[in-house]
Amino acid sequence: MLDKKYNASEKEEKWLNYWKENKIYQFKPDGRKVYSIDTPPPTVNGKIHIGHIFSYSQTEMLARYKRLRGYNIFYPFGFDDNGLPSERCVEKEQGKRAHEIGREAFSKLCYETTDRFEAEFQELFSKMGVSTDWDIHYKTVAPSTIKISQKSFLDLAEKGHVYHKESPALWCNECLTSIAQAELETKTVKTTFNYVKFKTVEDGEVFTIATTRPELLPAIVSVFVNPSDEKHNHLIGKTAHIPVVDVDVPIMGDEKVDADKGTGVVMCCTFGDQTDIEWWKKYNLPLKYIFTSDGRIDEKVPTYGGLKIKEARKKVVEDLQAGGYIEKVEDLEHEVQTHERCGKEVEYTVIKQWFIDLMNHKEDFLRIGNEIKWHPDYMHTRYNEWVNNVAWDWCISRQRYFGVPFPVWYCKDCGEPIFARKEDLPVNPLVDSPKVDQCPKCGCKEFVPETDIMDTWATSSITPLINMRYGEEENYEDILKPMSLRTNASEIIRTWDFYTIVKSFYHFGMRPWDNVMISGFVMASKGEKISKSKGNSKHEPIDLINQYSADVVRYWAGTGRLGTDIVFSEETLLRGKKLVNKIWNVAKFIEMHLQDYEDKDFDNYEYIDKWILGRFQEMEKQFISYLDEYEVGLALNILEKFFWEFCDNYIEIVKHRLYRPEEFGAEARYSGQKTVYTLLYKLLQDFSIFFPFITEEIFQELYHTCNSIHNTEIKQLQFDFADEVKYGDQISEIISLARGEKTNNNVSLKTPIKNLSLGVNSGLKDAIEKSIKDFKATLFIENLEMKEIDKDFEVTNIELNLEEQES
RNA sequence: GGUCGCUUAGCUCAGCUGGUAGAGCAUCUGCCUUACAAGCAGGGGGUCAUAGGUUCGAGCCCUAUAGCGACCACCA
Repeated sequence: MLDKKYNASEKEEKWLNYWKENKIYQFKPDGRKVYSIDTPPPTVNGKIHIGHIFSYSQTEMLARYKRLRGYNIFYPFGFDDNGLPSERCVEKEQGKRAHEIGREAFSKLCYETTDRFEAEFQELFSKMGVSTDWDIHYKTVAPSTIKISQKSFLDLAEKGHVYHKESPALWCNECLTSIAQAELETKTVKTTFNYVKFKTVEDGEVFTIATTRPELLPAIVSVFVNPSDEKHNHLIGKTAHIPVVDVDVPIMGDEKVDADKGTGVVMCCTFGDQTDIEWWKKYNLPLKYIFTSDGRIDEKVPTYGGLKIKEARKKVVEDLQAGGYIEKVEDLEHEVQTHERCGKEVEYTVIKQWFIDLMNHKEDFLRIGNEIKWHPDYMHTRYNEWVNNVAWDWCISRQRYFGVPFPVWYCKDCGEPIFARKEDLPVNPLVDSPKVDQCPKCGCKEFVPETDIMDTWATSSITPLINMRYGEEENYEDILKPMSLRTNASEIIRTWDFYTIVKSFYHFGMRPWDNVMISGFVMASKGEKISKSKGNSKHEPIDLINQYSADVVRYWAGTGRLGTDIVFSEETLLRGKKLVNKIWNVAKFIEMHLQDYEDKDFDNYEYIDKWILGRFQEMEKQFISYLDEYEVGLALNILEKFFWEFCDNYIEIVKHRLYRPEEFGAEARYSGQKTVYTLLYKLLQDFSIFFPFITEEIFQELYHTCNSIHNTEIKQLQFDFADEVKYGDQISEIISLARGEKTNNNVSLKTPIKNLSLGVNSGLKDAIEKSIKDFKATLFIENLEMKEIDKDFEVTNIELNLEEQES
């Protein structure tokens, strides 16, 4: 028998252990259709907050839905413990920078830290009832992953999509590494706009350039104006003299200059910004790179060499002031690009780095995007926007320690890269040697290892390959090409989704998945996103689970609409708590009336039973179509709505028949038993997507048709009860009106109705006659009169028996 | 500045292919009804952001405006 009260924490622990011991969520290929899910591996550099819980729960609910539809679910979990996020986490904990700790010791610390977090994460996600198969989980720093990641690199190199080139790249002076366009974050900072006076060499004409970066004066290689700018175009072809640093550069014309911005005259440095790089390439300008990798001015620069960038900025302005070259200084608030991992302003640099070609295949990436179904579909537009706006090839080199090494050495003499052989992977070039005797190009026998590691995204973009064990002897390549579903929040469409598509296209020429499901964010309050860096998550998931149970927290997570942000709401949790409680109570009630029940074929249902069966059938149809559209929240919404109606309306009618067979007849009682038996089972199945724990408890106690409710299959009812649904709804409305009459008289619902006179249409009259016993019992009707009318119905007279109530 | 989304009851949100506004919470009034008082029954509360347009009919479609949010761009 079910307990009087449901003890969530005790039961949830019990079923977690049961699922684990019995491998309920294990993936084994068995000929059934596979539904595979590519889940975002969380970066293991801090605490899981309710934002994670929100978006992971929605995916997990979909996995449960597909499992109930008979799919064989491939649902692995991953941890992204690779690269810079982990490094920064360790640096923060240790209070030291990586280079101070040393490469090897630092890597060890990284492994320890990520192991610790992983264990924590796994426990929390398990507690939430996430139905992944932990046996196929992966981590991005495991040797097996490194192997696949390196294999991916070599394959792309073979196919000619990878190149090694000295090239301008975004550089972070804080992290001492190059970074990708996608890792930038825009920040508003206060700075000054300095109006600097320049002179032409030819005729001494004075013109002004406004700059926020005067420290770049020594790096100026030319000055640009717009050819159609009548105020300045006469300068084109002349030579500009740069004050303070005392250098002459040409003045040139280019359409990209905005005549209305600043003074309409621009200095071009190598490299202040992206336009500088474009001009540098376009006009073949000389390279005057003046920054060191750690954010100082190069020693070779006279006067300012050795200064930090910001010190130099100050000094240059002082010198300009002293020389009378400053026309004016304005305060300015503008946006700068910063590195999202550390928040420091980024610079450009020129070093030899590995790149993956993006610019030559944008059309292909757009085409692949069209082959994928995006949920909600407007997220597809965001993807397209991003692809169209990509301006750079993808730099995957990182001058860091903790991550996947490039399987590459270089010839000591000619610099020719020597790639590892695929069969030797994984390799660490710092430890291993290349399996060649000499450089194929120059014959030199000495090699230097590549010390860079790969960008985190270079590895996380191959989660489908990791899942399918790409290139391994035992693999799932044929069942995971493509995978069924990728899920993530909208912020990483431009990184994770995009790069995964890039890699999948280069490796296999096809889409990585059939569907992408994008969840929204959790907002701390209206207009404020919860994030780890802001630390504004007031509620720890574990506390919420302890307080409300995992089922209830899942309810909150399940109410959100796809792609839409939700605000954390304690009220929603409370609502979920009530719902779970109600499920328990109604199950108890039903159990009570099934003590003598035996399930057998039966089709002589009472009218009201047909009504509720028909109603359920309609609801479930809609429920399924929502889930087929990945709208978990909408599905839950209509299921919940039906459930309360089932309890408040149907159960209130059928209970009389269940309690009193002597009055209603044994068969009528059986009809009710069969109905509640059937519907509770189906309700439990549908609810199990959201509440895996309590539904399992009830299923095991009452049904136990197999080892777990999560291994049952949803089979839709096939009744033809359209009339019963129509007139049953009308009966339900009449009951509601009569109850209202009692309430308005401040009497109990048990109060008998001495006389009820109804006007009803002929169909409804027929329906009430067929369900007359239920109808009268529910409302405690002593005398009923019905008259046929043209309208659906009206209550013409209702007379309560108020004396009866006193006895 | 660009792209996308949002704007519906005091609060949090739902509203499918256009057909007389919905839920929960809060509030008010009753009811201890052989599962549930963490319950049940009922009431009050909305010119669906604004302005136009299409239509017999618009919360829903179109256009414009405003506010909010996300992402991107601008960095001289």
